[in-house]
Amino acid sequence: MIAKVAIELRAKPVDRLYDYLIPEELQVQVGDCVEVPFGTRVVTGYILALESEKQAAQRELRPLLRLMTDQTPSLEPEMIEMMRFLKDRYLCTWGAALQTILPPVTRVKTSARYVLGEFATEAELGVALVAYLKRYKGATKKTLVDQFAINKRQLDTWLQQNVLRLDVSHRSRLGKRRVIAEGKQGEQAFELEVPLALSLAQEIAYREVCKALDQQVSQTFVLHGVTGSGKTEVYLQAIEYALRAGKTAMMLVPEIALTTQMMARFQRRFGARVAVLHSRLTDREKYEEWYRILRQEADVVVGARSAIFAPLRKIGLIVIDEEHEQTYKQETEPRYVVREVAEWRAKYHQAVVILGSATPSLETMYRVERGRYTLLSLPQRIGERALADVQIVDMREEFRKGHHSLFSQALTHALQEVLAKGEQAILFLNRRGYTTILLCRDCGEAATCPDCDISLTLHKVGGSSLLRCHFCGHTEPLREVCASCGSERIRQFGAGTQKIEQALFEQFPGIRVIRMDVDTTGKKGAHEQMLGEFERNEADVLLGTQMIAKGLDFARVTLVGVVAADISLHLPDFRSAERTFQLLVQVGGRAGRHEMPGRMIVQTFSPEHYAICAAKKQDYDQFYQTEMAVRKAMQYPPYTEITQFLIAHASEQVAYNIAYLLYEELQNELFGRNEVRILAAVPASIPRLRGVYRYQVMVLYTSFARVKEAITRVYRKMLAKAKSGVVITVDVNAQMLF
DNA sequence: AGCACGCCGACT
DNA sequence: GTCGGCGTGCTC
Repeated sequence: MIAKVAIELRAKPVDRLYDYLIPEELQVQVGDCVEVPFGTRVVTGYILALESEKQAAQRELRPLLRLMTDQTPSLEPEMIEMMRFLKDRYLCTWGAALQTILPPVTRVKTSARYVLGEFATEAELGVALVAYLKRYKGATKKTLVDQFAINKRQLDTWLQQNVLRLDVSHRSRLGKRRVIAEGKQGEQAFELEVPLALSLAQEIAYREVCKALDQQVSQTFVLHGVTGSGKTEVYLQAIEYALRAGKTAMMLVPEIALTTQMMARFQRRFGARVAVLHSRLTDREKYEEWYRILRQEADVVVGARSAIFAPLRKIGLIVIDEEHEQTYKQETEPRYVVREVAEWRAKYHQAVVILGSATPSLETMYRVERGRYTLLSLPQRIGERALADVQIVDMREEFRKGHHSLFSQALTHALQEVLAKGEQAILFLNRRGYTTILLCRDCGEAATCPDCDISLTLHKVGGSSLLRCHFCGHTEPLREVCASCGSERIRQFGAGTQKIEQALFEQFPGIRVIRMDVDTTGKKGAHEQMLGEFERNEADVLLGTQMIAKGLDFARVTLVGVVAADISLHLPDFRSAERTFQLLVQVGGRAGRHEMPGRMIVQTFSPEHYAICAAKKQDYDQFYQTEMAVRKAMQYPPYTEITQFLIAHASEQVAYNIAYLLYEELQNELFGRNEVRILAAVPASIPRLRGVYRYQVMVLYTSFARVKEAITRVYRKMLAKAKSGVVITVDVNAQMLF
């Protein structure tokens, strides 16, 4: 027999399965982790299939070296199938698929060290080197070459003479003894709470899901519920129903920050059988939780995107909350869409998927329309509380009246009222930093990043002003004069959260503000701490970016202010209207969730835009109809799907040439197919990033199945053709096009 | 990705 | 002549 092995390397040139002979004394099975020779190296991988020898390649095969099953778990059949799915759908490497479905700690670390050989002498090696090798139990090749100035020929000679010996060792990152750990929790006690009474709408939704769970046929529901309508309670009771039937369940939230409160709620309901998984856990935490699930000590998983790969068995229900969020798309390889992986797993387990949202993505609602998904609605807030009253402020009008403040009169008055009553407000601005554009009034040059083609953002750090690139992190001091003409007349545009914070202090003396953005929540736990302070009424205003838009629930918040709705509206992406509408509904949902009624004030320069108008009325259906007409006219998603190729190289000419070649190849492959559109090679939305030029080619199609082979062939061909230094990536079902 | 091989310029 | 630079090619 021979073993087909997926190697634990992500590199594209080695992305294939390798065949190895199985030594007779080894008892191997599909899924086992093995150590194999690989060129001059030794690496680890997983057996994905076993084949009889006669099917094997013509070439001479090398035998695999040993089994690693004492150090790392074997892959279950579903995991192997899931890797194939990831590879097939998102065109990722085996290595990337492998790393995605396994927690990082199970990866086996290989280290090669040069140690003293049988014939080592101080005369030959020198006193210093012998001392070093003794003290540090060998040295890496890099150390020998760099620090001891030993050339490669000398190294080879010493190896041949057995003056030095190459010692290759492999161990999983937590050490052998820890790996197959026993449950260590004292299983702390949880005070369990009982399910809440359901409203009629909740009851109907719950029963529909239960019926599907009973039928054990994979099915997808869309739970369309306005903010505050009690979607979570439906999830909880449906999960409880699945657990009672002996199944397991998964609850996904769009952001890591939201796992904390969701986890608390789940533990109050289900106790210690809940596990949490997300990418910001430490390796040790990930490992503990992952094994708890694998050992079936936990049968409910709460987590962010990556939790979709939790090693649950017998899955009954997968819930994706706020399913419209872009965070459910992984933006590095493998570029998966969580909803698609969830549906794949649901099909595998004959399980049910619930996609919950107040503003379902157009893709999702279109599937409802086509009969692929079943719609469940929660049209009212719990306790019949009213949705926030929305007021749109036309900022052009404000300017005309001579009000140049960042806060309109309406927002100013509303804030004063909140302060007077001792209530709380949330201010939303999707832009961090102080100001985003520095423009010279004399020559018109803007301050841009030397390595990326984007404007630098002004940040105030301590007492000083810094210019920072939000893509690569490049930082430089703020200069008093224009870099290109020397003029001192520099104008700042585009207020960010820092500037809003300052304006609040200036206009509302004594105001207590908590600012939450990437710059203030860097430290672990900062998030929870700030939200805790706001909850305890230690601040009047919570000011922040995207991260405060969703999930938060504060009883005293009666006012939500959107400082500039136009930012997201004018991003160069066809989904910008959809994102704006979603964001406004989401942010508005933060106000008046309890006894006190809420209101929202939206400042904009485009009050007549349909996304803003629909948000004012909180009318999903109106927005859906209008936007779908636009999408249909343009043949954009959900009527089509987009796959984006990105070609990057230090030379703009090379990047363009390769991109053009790729475009031509696609044209050849897809010639005459009228359900496919190929968009010409153009600079990517960030044309230069960290000094590298980027070009993109996009393909729009109605059925991936019908273009998959062509796209895969072209991608492979271009990877093979492209010289070193050219980076080609592919993003199937791309979500972020700017 | 690594790692080895191989073909040219800068030195003891 | 030797050393070492990194372009090219391969890994079952």
